[in-house]
Amino acid sequence: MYASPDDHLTIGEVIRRTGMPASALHFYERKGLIFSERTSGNQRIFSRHMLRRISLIIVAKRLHIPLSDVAEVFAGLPTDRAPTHKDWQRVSRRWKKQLEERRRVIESLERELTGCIGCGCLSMKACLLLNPDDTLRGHGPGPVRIQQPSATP
Amino acid sequence: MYASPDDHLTIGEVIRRTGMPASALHFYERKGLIFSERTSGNQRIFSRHMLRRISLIIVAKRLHIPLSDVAEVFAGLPTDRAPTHKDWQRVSRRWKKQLEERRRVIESLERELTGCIGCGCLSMKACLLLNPDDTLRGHGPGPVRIQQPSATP
DNA sequence: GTTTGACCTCAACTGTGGTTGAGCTGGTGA
DNA sequence: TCACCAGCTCAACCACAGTTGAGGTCAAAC
Repeated sequence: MYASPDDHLTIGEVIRRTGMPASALHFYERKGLIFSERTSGNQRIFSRHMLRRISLIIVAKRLHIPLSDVAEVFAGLPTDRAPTHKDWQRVSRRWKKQLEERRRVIESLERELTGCIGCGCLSMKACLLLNPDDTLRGHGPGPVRIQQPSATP
Repeated sequence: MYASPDDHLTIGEVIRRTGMPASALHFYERKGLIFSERTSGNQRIFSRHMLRRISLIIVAKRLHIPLSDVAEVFAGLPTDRAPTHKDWQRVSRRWKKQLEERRRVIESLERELTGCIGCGCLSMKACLLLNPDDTLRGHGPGPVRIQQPSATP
């Protein structure tokens, strides 16, 4: 096995330390999220600080942050050394904002749904749950309203 | 054009009333979520109450409820008539519970992330954000801890 | 009778986040 | 020197929720 110096790791060591399967590491490398040098025999050698990037990917996965966003974040991070504590704070605050935003969307959907449980009209014209942006309202005449089973609107 | 009676709609009419593209309606039919009869010329004829099912699909989409869950819900719904108000209440309460559950998950992630913003260790062994189920802890000896940039552990 | 628009099927493709397997090479211990 | 694990590339495949396009048919209007 390649005897890697202290700050250079084989892919096997990275797998053992991060729990990421090789297929995922290959995938992230193809996507440009992580980098490696190669030995004379074409085997990957990762800098130790690459573990930090992989940790950030793992966190992003848990938060359901898409890799495209991770790539954006990584674009503002140094490639030649580990991100600092300040870098991490910037990233984590960004992701926290996204969590907050997602929570707000869910809360507002919960409110809408609560309002609609008692109603149940599901009218294409009037129901905010079906037509949140009012896109159909005023789209010309015609029977766009879905009728109640027993009542005429 | 096929002159459909009051409670039978061509796919074009369904598209105009629901805003769903034909490709999606075809897709939902293939998945068994909606049904249609056919004219002698093999063109689809939808019962008017099928609009209700489509409305439910639209709501589910907004709530990010997967179609597999919609299929489960539809399995408990009558196919020969529109779902009743009671049916709708059952469904909407079910989906509201799922929203609540998602919100709780996000809230707990928010708490974790808030705790980790100040920390930033991202240690594979100690960080709950990276290792929520303690899966790596006690996995034998060896340097599993990701080191801080300046300090030795 | 012809043109036009609505509709049909089927196969292939999109993006996201990877996994799986085949077939090959690298590096090391006995 | 041989076995054997580690690692390599490349292509194909998974789920999900549809979309797109080709090539053909149906129905209505002129």
